Amino acid sequence: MAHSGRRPGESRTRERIATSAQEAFGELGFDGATIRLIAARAGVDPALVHHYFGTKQRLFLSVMNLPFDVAAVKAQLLGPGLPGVGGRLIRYFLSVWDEQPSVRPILTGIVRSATTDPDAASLLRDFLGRQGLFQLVGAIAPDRPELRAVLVGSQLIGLAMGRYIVGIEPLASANPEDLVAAIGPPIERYLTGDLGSG
Amino acid sequence: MAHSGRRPGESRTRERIATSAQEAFGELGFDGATIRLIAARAGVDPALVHHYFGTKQRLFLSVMNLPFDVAAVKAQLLGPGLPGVGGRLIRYFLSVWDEQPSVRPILTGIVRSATTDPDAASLLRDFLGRQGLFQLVGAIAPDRPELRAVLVGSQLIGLAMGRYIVGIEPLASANPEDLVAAIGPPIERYLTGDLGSG
DNA sequence: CCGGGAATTCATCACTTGCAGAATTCAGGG
DNA sequence: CCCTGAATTCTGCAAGTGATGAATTCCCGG
Repeated sequence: MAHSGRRPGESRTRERIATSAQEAFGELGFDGATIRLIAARAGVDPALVHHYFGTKQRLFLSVMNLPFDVAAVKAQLLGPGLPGVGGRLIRYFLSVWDEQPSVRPILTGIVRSATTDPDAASLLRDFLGRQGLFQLVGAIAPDRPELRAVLVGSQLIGLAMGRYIVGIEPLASANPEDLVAAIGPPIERYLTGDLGSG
Repeated sequence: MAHSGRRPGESRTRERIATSAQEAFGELGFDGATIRLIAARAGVDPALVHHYFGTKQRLFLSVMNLPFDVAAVKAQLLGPGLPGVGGRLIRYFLSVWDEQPSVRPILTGIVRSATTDPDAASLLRDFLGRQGLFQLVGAIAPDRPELRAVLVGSQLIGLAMGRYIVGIEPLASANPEDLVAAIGPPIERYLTGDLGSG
């Protein structure tokens, strides 16, 4: 049989598997994305996926990590001062989803899988907790930063679910700046306002 | 073989399958809940599930409908007048999740499946759209009711995801009244406030 | 030029899944 | 008392799942 064995020339196979896995996890979630489908989209034998990444769980974790620079985001959001930080946070959040085609499958993959898979749920918790949002909020609000972080996080998750995952109109096709104007102030209240009374 | 054939006496088999399916869909989502597992928990042969409900999709749709009386909820929330309606909505929402053990698996089932299954996503859209939340909001806000409904819906979905599905602390174990105080005012702004500027 | 290690494919295993059909047993009406 | 129809179980199929192991082919350092 002439088709087996190593291929001549350089091969970006590992990376092609990685991006194929990102896209498949993003569209279908952890359970829906099969290793055979990932391999087929990468134009590769399924056994190669195991060869490079081991188990399916390890493939998911290897491929679903967000390249976020918390310090840079913090500077960008807090640079102009505290007022308006809610709107800037929403604008930044929307810009990541709308304009960064490389991170979007990662985000959708995590959210799509988090409702079912414990590992993905842990990733999502980390993103909103110590590793992510909490660092932002901690720099802004000294009073009850954990609660403020999860309040902001809940609104962000709901926005992502409605606009990008489930596709609820008119949220899915709303103008970004309209959303900034509508959701920014509540976010700012979560960040800097009084949480005790209306 | 002596174990086949009809059983004597009355049999609530269909209902036991239904509640078993609700619980399984609620814990595991549409894909995770297998027909064999649903049948096993109901103490019943898997073929009976097909006998009563046909395909798995039909079982899901038969069992995942919310018994919500929109008019009653509307009266309860708007009875005391418009002010404070945001807090009352959150309080009602939390009470359904926290205190109604029969509807909770339905809610978690819909949310857990909506990220992956188109039918479940459609159920969720209906719940926030014409069939559900929109009717509430339409009675309150004549100005841009669709946008207001999905804004409220996004915050409710995020709250459910964080508190009940993914389990993000301190949201998951927060005092309900603290959440009413924190999230009520933003909800009320979505319902009655000015959406154009901060 | 040759030999070890990496890349690639094939074949397959052990399971699980949704679903269908035949066979068996009970209930209730004529 | 029979007979139609409903309830229940068994068996099994066809497809798909993650994962493994052997075999083949190429690259590259000695």
